[in-house]
Amino acid sequence: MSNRPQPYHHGNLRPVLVDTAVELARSTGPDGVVLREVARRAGVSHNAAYRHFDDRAALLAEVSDRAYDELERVMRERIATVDEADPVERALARLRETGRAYVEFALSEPGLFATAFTSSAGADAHTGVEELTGPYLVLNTVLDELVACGALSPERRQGADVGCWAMVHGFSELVGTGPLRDVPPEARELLLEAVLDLVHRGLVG
Amino acid sequence: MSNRPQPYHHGNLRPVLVDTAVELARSTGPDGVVLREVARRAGVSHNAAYRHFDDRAALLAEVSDRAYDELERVMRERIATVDEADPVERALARLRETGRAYVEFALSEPGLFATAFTSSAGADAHTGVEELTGPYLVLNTVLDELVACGALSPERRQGADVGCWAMVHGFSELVGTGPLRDVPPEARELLLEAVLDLVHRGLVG
DNA sequence: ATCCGATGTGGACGCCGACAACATCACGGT
DNA sequence: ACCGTGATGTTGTCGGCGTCCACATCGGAT
Repeated sequence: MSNRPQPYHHGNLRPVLVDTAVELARSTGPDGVVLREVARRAGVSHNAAYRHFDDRAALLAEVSDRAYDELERVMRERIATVDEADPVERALARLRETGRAYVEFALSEPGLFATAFTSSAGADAHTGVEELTGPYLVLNTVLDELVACGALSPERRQGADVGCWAMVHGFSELVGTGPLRDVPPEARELLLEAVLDLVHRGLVG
Repeated sequence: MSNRPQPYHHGNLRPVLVDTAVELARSTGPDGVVLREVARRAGVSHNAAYRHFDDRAALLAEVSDRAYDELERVMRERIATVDEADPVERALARLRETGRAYVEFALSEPGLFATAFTSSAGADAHTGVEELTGPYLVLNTVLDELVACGALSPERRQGADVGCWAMVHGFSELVGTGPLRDVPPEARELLLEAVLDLVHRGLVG
């Protein structure tokens, strides 16, 4: 029981703060990321975080990035599981799994999902036409595969990315925390399939 | 200049509080609905609201209902403007305007839109299969028109409501306050048309 | 060895939501 | 006519929060 009396300087505080904040966001959502609670859990006094972040919003932005990364990760992992020979069927299946992974993440990690889409301002929003990062990049890659194998005509490729994204995002919001949050799981699954079918027909139908 | 010295009892406080809170939500979103600020603007002391609402969440729920109502209103007003003779074209145009009105409301009233979808719990969520109220009811009505005139097959009617809703809702979130919030208005309009086309093809294509 | 900048602490301020005790007033039963 | 009682509004208070400030500690460059 060596009671080393907590050195004055933590030495590795910043990443610990972010990790702690991520766990807090995971369990209680963005509003649950409370500076004083993060400091408490990190075994550090309130205010310590101010040596590493301008304010609460700065920490939350970092947590948002982490959540975004995790969403991208589960999407990539999921589409990698598609085992299909025919190129067209393969690309279609990968698109479908992309959507499913997105919705499942929203439902299984509601706190992180909400935090991912809670950024204060487009500070790092690239002024260019498109900012291709994270989940949006994954989706675009899959859509390009559909074009490459001839399943999706180039003119329909225009706006298909935003269309797919909007569909799965809206479905996640409505069913996860929105007005349809009380739809039982079985019905929810059927609805998701119907929604994915709708996009399918709209793209390649 | 009769300075009537503010009678001890307001006499009509509750509706005034709700109106004030709605305006606050309109300009600053759900987090801006601060009990003490509402009381201040109503010319009443803090705590007065507690005689009419259990807590902040109760007031916010009422504001959410109001926002929901306003969304329904603009949707109804919009689809009423469709002037089209051919029944099929008319129904299709009404569906499209429904979506446009939804997105335009989200973009022009971001505070109210966010507040509408910020309900604490499904307290009044009907356990039945569907809760047909508000904007969702309007959408279902329009979709039923499509079926009635033969433009939409009954089997595709299944889940079409949630699909349309998810699409316009997701688009609103992404473009209104989400990652695509910095897309310039012209490009945004083109994207909306592409997204509406996608749904169109998915339904009747 | 010394100084200095980076990092962590303790205290304060103003804001908030919520609770409790008190003040005012309209109305109804006697 | 009177009183009292319940609804409504006020003041005071508490704990919690984000943020600013002054101070403490420590490691490394000079």
